[in-house]
Amino acid sequence: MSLSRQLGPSRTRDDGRGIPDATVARLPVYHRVLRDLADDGVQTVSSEHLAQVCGVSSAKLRKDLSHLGSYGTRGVGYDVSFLSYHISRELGLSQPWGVVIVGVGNLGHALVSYRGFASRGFEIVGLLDSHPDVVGEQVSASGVDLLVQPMGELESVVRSSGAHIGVIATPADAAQGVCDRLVAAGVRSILNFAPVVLVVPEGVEVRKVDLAVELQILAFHEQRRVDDSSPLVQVMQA
Amino acid sequence: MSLSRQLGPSRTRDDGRGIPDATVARLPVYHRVLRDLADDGVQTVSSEHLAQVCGVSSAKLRKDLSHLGSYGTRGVGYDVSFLSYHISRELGLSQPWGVVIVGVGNLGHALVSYRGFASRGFEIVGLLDSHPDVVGEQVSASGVDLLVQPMGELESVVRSSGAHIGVIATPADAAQGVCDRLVAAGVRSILNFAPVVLVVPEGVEVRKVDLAVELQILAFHEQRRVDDSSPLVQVMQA
DNA sequence: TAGATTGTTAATCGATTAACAATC
DNA sequence: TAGATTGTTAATCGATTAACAATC
Repeated sequence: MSLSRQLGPSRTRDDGRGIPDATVARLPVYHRVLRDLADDGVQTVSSEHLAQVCGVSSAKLRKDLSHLGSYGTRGVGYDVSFLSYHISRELGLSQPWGVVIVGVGNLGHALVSYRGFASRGFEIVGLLDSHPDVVGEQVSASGVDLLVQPMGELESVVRSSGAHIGVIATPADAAQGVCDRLVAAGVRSILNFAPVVLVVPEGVEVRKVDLAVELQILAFHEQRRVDDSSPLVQVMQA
Repeated sequence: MSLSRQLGPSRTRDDGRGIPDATVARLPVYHRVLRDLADDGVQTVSSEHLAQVCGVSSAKLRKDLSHLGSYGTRGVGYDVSFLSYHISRELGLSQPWGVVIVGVGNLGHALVSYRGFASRGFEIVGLLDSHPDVVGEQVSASGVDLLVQPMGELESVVRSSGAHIGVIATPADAAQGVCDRLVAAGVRSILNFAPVVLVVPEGVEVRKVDLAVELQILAFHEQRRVDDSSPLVQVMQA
């Protein structure tokens, strides 16, 4: 990773590699805010202002952007659409990615009806469920109608659609099996909503969204607040 | 936070304060896996085994647990239910937390039907929506029936229920307004599913779950894989 | 030129890791 | 006692921050 540094300072873009994970995780936020600004007709934005809207410090923002290259103008700021374009390019949003959603319960439906998909170049190319009541249902995803297909079709749907991303929205006990089949069918990017630690071969990227984890982190801090108003700690406030 | 360090090394539990954020974020995973193990009748587990199931290194696991105290036995491992109890205590799960969900669309319904709520001591104490079609609907959350109430009732629902956590599952443009009202009503822990950076006063804890962000991070890595199979980089593989 | 703002540096902070002494 | 496994240490790594030189 840092090998590329040795190639000399001639390149501006940090070699296209070696963008820190923490930076990558923030780029989508910058990108969305920049698009909002563009929609509002804003042409130029300073790191100070953009950072404030994104909820980060301006130092962090500039550091993050410096990994992509030098897309600002000293004394002026950043051209909103120019920067937006370069972030989307870096994130790989300039090409569309096919998404297969496995599990079309309430959560699956919520994901399908989520407008943020299409607007960012993601296209739902397949819906799968094991429940007979759901299979065959017609669901409309950003204008396109999709038919929920039976689980047996998973491999054929992935292969025929060339889907790149698999979303697991099944109950916990089905998740690992679905994951295995997605991976076997060639999917190497998985978004997992089931509260399970998925086991995957090297090279497969899994991201997990776990409602219970988020709530428990909140509970931890909430408890701290309660503790902090207890007598023992009030000493420190004096 | 690190002030408490100065009080001396007499305490084992890292002072009850100062547990690193990264550790806190992993505790819920350890806790869930421990409960699963307990359900399977497992009595004792080594850091090596537990870590493997949780998808972390054993060094990281032991380091994390060391912040809570010394709940293992050298040469033996950890007593599953003993450790489980102490983690749940640390996370504040030994007391129930009331949760208000604002926005009862597909996502809101998915959250309500999520079994992980009640099983971890969270209790849904209020459902709110602005849409006339949804208001008045009866929704069943882990056995208890709840009525979706109009947004105007937000303050009274929060106050009468003593809710501690607010979940925002509204469209993006309504999120900040809902957030402001929740905070004004006394809620200091917010879980936000809307793709907006919420502005909150100091002391309010916000966690954000953003589907689009997760997908875009996956897309970034997916693009990298494609790049890596391009001719220019193949040189490095030789 | 003067004012503004970027891109980069260097210091600090926090998290991860490997190794091992302590101890069951 | 011998084997196993924890809890802790110290080294490393990565991320954050503040400050400022470069430059529009």
